[in-house]
Formats: sequence, structure tokens, C-alpha cells
Amino acid sequence: MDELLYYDLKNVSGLTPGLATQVCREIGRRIVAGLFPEGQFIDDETKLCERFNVSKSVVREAVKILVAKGLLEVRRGNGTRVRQRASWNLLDDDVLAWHQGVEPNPDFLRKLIDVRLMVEPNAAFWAAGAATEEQIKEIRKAHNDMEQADTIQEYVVADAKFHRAVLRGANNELLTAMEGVIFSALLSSIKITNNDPIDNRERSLPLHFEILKAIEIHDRESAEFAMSKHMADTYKRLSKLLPELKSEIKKM
Amino acid sequence: MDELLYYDLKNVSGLTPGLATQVCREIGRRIVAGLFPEGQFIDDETKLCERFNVSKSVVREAVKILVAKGLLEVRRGNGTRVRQRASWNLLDDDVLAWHQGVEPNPDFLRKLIDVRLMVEPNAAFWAAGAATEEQIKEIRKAHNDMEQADTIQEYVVADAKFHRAVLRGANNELLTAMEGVIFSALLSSIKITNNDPIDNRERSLPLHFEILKAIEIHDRESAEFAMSKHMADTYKRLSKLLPELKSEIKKM
DNA sequence: ACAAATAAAACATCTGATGTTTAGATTAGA
DNA sequence: TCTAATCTAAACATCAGATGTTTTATTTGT
Repeated sequence: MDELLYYDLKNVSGLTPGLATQVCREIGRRIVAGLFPEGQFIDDETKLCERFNVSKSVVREAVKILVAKGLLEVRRGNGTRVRQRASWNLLDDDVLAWHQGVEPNPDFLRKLIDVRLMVEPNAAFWAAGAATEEQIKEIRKAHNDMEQADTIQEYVVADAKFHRAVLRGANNELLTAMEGVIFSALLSSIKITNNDPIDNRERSLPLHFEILKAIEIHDRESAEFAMSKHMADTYKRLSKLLPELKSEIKKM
Repeated sequence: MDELLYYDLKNVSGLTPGLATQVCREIGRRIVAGLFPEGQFIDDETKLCERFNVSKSVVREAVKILVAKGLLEVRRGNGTRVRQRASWNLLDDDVLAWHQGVEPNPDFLRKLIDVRLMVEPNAAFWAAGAATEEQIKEIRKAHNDMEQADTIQEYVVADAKFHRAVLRGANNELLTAMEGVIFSALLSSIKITNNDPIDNRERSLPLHFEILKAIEIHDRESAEFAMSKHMADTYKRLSKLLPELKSEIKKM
């Protein structure tokens, strides 16, 4: 399950599991998977207690979390219903992670990629200007791990860490908060390109190297350009396998 | 208090207040304001119950929400502490709203604006390509409200709704989920430019009109260009009043 | 000085009682 | 018959207190 990989990348392993968290995730996954359609009432507290074999307080805490993430809406005396997808906190790490549990939806994947296309070249630009030595070392290390990776999984993780390091190098917490979008797009993409006859590494490694070099010498325009190139390439390869992806690349 | 204005724009008025939500906001505001420094332990459940005069279950639910938003970290048997700011869900609407309660921090405002600079021209581009008649009508209405506005407050609200409508017109839920950043930047900016001798409306209204027109005729490049121009202008005016803002505008 | 046992603090879970709100059914009156 | 006031059942909100588990620090024994 790729949801675990997602959580690994966000290294949230340290948290106390707790029944409330478990129940929350269980319900959250079902909502995201569409098992509980938008607008529909879910079971009331009593039934949820029975279903999950936990006490009411646990259920209430779980529901509160889902409300906080915009997935549920509770109306006293009435019931608890699933909110419209447009109201979900789609940038929330958990919500994005739960998307990994279901078959990637081409339309949503396109939107994820559109955001990557928008965010990452800018991130590279800013990182080239603002990244500390420490942060550049992170990027270099990730690139190195990509070279050394033996399995597809290792490669993907290193790839994700490369992009995460660039994002963090931009020194803007708001960008960092978008990490999840990149992970989500990356992991979903992999599920599709996994069987791509063309070797992923052969093509993308040099592009990553170019980004790294540009950031190392603090050349913002080149960093942005290299990242754009990488994004366009990723997009092109993906749309070959998934024709539904037809969102025209903007420019560059 | 501008926090209320923020909540108005997100029209979350319909929610049940509830003690847990109140306590959560109270604590959340204090964390964002820096009253509870990062890494510091907050009072334990018992003390929080006394302080807010609520039962333990209410406190627990409030804490769970704050954990869900990345502000707190609970360790069983140990205590509850404030997480590093880098771990906060800064794109969460509540977290952004709570920022409105404190004096705008120039550094954070710059980051907000950098994100606007990145997001909004793209949003305009996509909206010009994808917005429905209905959505364009929303944009037009917001522009009209800007023209008709009698007070600064009315003008700001209409302005925010204009940008919201453009964002929604792009038909990408992930972009819509970034509304909060735009509101937050807008409201913070207003606090600063409020006393600007230059008439806000005189300068920004024509720029908005240009964006509207471009989207109406589905001219994506022009829409993007017009939005970039507007962003650059906003940025320039702001940095005149706030020299600390020195983030160089990229290009355009 | 070190290691094992102990104690205290703090969160986690369960149970059950009571209050409040909402929506819908019922009923009285015109 | 239609309307409006009332009543009721369902569902969430809050409170209180008991019991369990984990972590940290202290104590104790060698």
C-alpha cells in the first residue's frame, strides 16, 4: 500500500497511533474512496461505536478530526454527513495520503500535476537564490541516492526526497506545506509509469542533475528552466500512457 | 478583528460553534501568536479543563483538532507540546485565520505574496481556458461589487471574491484549497496599505477589469499577463510602505 | 556507581448520565 | 381540509468519574 510510503516520506511515524486516529483514517479512507458519497449521512455515533468496537469518546474524537480536515460536517440533533469534495482540505497530508489507497483518478492526477507544474519551477528558482549550504547538501544527497538506487521503490523515494529538498530550499513554509502534492503526484504517477518500457532513470536522472547544478551555482533562471524541462518531460511520458491526461502544457 | 472577515469569506458561519471548537481556537490563536513558543509543553488536560471551565472530553477534542492541524504533538504519559512551525498545516484555513489575529509579520507576508505571485497568474490562465459561464458571471459580479463599493471594507471583500472566483474558475480543487492564502495575504496587505495616500481603487480597478475581459474572451495568455501585472503592481505599492519586503519580483 | 524496582504524572479509553437541538409526527383549531 | 402549535424521538454535546497504559524520574539494593 502506497499510503504507507506517503506517510514514510512525511516521517510521521513518531506519532502515537491511538484508536481515534485509527478510526479517523478508516472513515477518511472510505470517504476519499467514494464509499460514502458526498452529502450522504454516515452512521450515527452509536452505530460507529458498534462497528469499530470502540467507545463513544473515541468515535467523537475521530469525527472531530475529520471535521477539522473538511471531510465531515456535524449538525447537532441531525447527524453527520460527508461534505462536498470542494470543501475538503485537499492539501492536508492525511487527505492526500488517503488518496493513495485508491486507484489513481486521471482527472485528479492531472490537477496534481498542474499544480506541480506551477509550483516546482518557482521553487527551484527560489531555492537557487535562497538555499543554504546545508539544504543544497540535502538536494545533492537525494540526487546521489537516485543514482545508487537498486529498486524502483528506492528510486522513487530518492526522487521524492530530491523534490522535497528543493521545496525546502526555497525557504518558504507555505511551499513546504505543499510537499504532499508533490508526493501524491509522484506516487500516483509511478503506479502508471511503472511498466513503462522506457527506462525511467536514464531519462530523468540527467534532468535532475541539471537542476542540482543550477541550484549549486545559485543560477535561478537556469534552475527554473531545468525544472520546467523536467516537469514537461514527466508530463509527456505520462500522457503517452494515459491519454485522458490532456491538459495542454502552458509554455516554456 | 479581521479573523472574522476571513471566516466570512470562507462562509463557515453555518458550523455549530461547540465548546471544543472554541477551546481549540483559543489555544490555536495563542500558539500562532507565539504565546506558546515552539517546542514548549502546554498545560496538561486537567489544567486546561480548569482554565477553560470545560470537561475533559471537550479539552481532548480540542487538542485532537490542533494535532490534526499540525500545531500540537501529544505524547502519552509525557505531555502535549507545540510543534515546530515548519510542521504546521499553514495552508489550513483556521491556521491562516488565526494569523489574522496578530500584527502582520513582514517576512510571512512576503511569503504569502510570493505564493500569490506564483499561483494567481496560473489560475487566471487556466480560468480563461476552463471557466464556465456561471463562473465568469461570478467574476463579473465581484468586479461590479468592487466598482460599487462604498467603504474600504466592502471593497476588500469584493476584491477577495474576485480573486476567489478566478481561482474557482480554474476548475482545480487543489487551487481552490489555496483560497486561504489569497485571503490571508489580501487582508494583511490591507492593514498596511489602508492609509496609503494613493487611492487603491483608482489603480487596481482597471487592472481587474483587464483580467475579467481576458477571461471573458478566453484569452489565456492575456489573462495570465494581466494578473501578473496586477500582482506586480500590488507588490510594488506594498513594498513602498514596507521596505522589509525585499523579495525581488521574478520576471514577467 | 549502576541497575532494577517503584512511584508519580499524564494521556487513553470506557461507561453512563444528563442536556440541547433538530426534524418530523401529531393534534387542535379555524 | 389546511394550518399552526405541540410533542416526541433521534442524534449530537457535555459532564463526571473510574480504570488502564506509558513515560519519566526517583528510589533502592548491590
